[in-house]
Parts: sequence; structure tokens; C-alpha cells
Amino acid sequence: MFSNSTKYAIKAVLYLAVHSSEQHKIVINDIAEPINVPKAYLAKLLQELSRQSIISSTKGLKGGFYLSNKDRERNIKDIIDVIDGEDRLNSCLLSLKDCDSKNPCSLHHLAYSQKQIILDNFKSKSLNDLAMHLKSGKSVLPL
Amino acid sequence: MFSNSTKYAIKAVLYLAVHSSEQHKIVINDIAEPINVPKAYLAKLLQELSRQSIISSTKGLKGGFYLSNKDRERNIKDIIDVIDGEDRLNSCLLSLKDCDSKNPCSLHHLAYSQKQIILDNFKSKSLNDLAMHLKSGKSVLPL
DNA sequence: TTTAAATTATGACAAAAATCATATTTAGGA
DNA sequence: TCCTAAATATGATTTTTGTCATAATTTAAA
Ligand code: FES
Ligand code: FES
Repeated sequence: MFSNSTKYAIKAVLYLAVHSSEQHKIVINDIAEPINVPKAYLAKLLQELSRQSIISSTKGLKGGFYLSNKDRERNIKDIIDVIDGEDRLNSCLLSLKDCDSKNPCSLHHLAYSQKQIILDNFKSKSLNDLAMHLKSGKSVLPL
Repeated sequence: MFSNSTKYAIKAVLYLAVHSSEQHKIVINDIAEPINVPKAYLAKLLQELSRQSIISSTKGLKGGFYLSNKDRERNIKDIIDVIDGEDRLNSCLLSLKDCDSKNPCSLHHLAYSQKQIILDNFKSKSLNDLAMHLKSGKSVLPL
């Protein structure tokens, strides 16, 4: 469903949502290790997310990555769009130019409406919501 | 969602479902061209599908690829499993070892039940069903 | 039984995704 | 001001995926 890159990015951002704050920035090593993602690769991904202002960062001593309060309003789809591109989730299952109920491919009616619901879910929950869910123990962040 | 390989494979099998029969086998060129897939690559994919007895083929003069009546009972998930592997559809969105409501990742409750419905849909319609749908003009096979 | 037309098997090559390495820039603290 | 710890920029390398080419095998028909 997602590329590894996006999975890595989501895990890292959720980790930041739970553990970081403006006052408590986290260094790349301390993100990569607990979520079990190759450090140098994750660095690249987080740099991209930072450039696209999905997450925040400061260089130098006492620097690191973190989520600002603004960042916490974002949702999962924002992350996917930055790393995998918007097409990943929007495009037709069989790569028709556009996925459209007027001109549906053979798989359209088997998946479209569910896919829309998933998309809506991805958009409707903020990172903050997901962090709270995690903190309350109702979900876990895989290794 | 799917790899290109799987998309190619699905398109080709659906093409065969609509246009081929035991009496009317179709040569790789005449499949690859209408569905707009690189011929040599498609050949490889169809050979794999044939090995896994998802589709049928005969060599030599008057040979080609086709779907037997048995083949037509298959479904989309069978194709995906052969080309992309079963994990593609079954695995957790964040690559937890196993996707399980007892130990859900942060995205589980946003997507799991819809994903199951899609999966069920992929399993419940036979290639024959999809071919009929196509023939009746209710769906199209993208370029 | 020979020939032509097809799949099958094999592998070389190219492009994209993932991984690793390192030099540069920035910011805080001594 | 200078040193150190951090992100950032850049790019090399590896692995996976997708693509292309071709020789070997099989089958039907002449
Ligand atoms: S047209 Fe293919 S999924 Fe909608
Ligand atoms: S546990 Fe991740 S999707 Fe189910």
C-alpha cells in the first residue's frame, strides 16, 4: 500500500508526535533507533519533511527534530503526499488516467468507495489525535 | 497500491477473460498491444501466471495464451498473490509483523475494516464475473 | 519429416527505490 | 570568539523492479 519510505516517515512523525515538543527536540539517532529504521535514510526523509514544513527542526547544539503545535494539526495524508506523492492514493488501481465513476476500470466498483473512506479517515485525524490514541495505549507504534 | 507488474498482469488476464477461449488462443503480441504493456515484459509475467496455473497456454503453431473454464473461476486476489506475493495485501500498513486488532498500529482503525471489504470483493468476483461486467460496458479496460 | 510460429528459459541492461557515507552549514555554550 | 553537536546537502552504492533481447523448446500444418 505504501512505500517503505512513507512507512518510515509515518512512524518517525508519530514518534515525534508522542515524544517531542518545542522544548524537547530529538536527535536523529534517538528517533531512528526506537522505531528501527536505518538512520541515514531516515535523516534524508526527515529533511524532506522539514523542508515541506510537515515537521520542525533546528540545527546545531541542542537542536533536533520536533513537532510544533501547528505541525500537530497535520494528518497522515499530508505525510504520504510529501513522500510518495499525491498520486499514490488518488490514482486508479489499474492506472487509468483518472479514477472516475463515469468511466470506471474493472476494479473500480470493488474498491473505490472503501478507498475513499480510508482517505477520509487519513485526513480527519490529526497527528495530535493519533498521538493521544497511542499514549492511551489503544494503539502501538511497531518496532 | 499495486506494483506495475500486478497491474499489467491484471489487465492482461482480464483481456484474456474477455477475448480468449480454448478455441481462440491469443499470441503475446496481440495481448500486449491493445492493453499497452511492454511486450517482452508481459511475456515474462504471463509465463509466470501460466506456471502458477492462473492462465493457460500452448506453445507452437496455433498456440497462445487463453483462459480455460477452470481459469475463469479465479479471482483478482489470485493474480495479485502470484505476482506481488500475499503480503502485499495482507500486511499491516506500518509493517507490524502481523496486522491484528489485538495489537493494532496507529493506522489500523483508520483502514482495517475497509481493507477487509476490498479484499473480500477481490475474492468474491470471478474473472468471469468481471469479464461479463466489461462486456456489458459497465466498466472499461484502461489503455 | 521439415518448417514456421508460438511459448519458455535465461540473462543482460536500465531505472527507480532504498541505503550508506561524508562534507558543509548552523546554532548554542564555554 | 571558538568549539562542538546537530541538521542539511550531496552524492555514491546497493537492491529491487521493470525492460529488452535471444536462444531453446514445442506444436501444428504442409
Ligand atoms: S477507475 Fe480504476 S479504480 Fe477507479
Ligand atoms: S496493525 Fe497495522 S494495519 Fe493492522
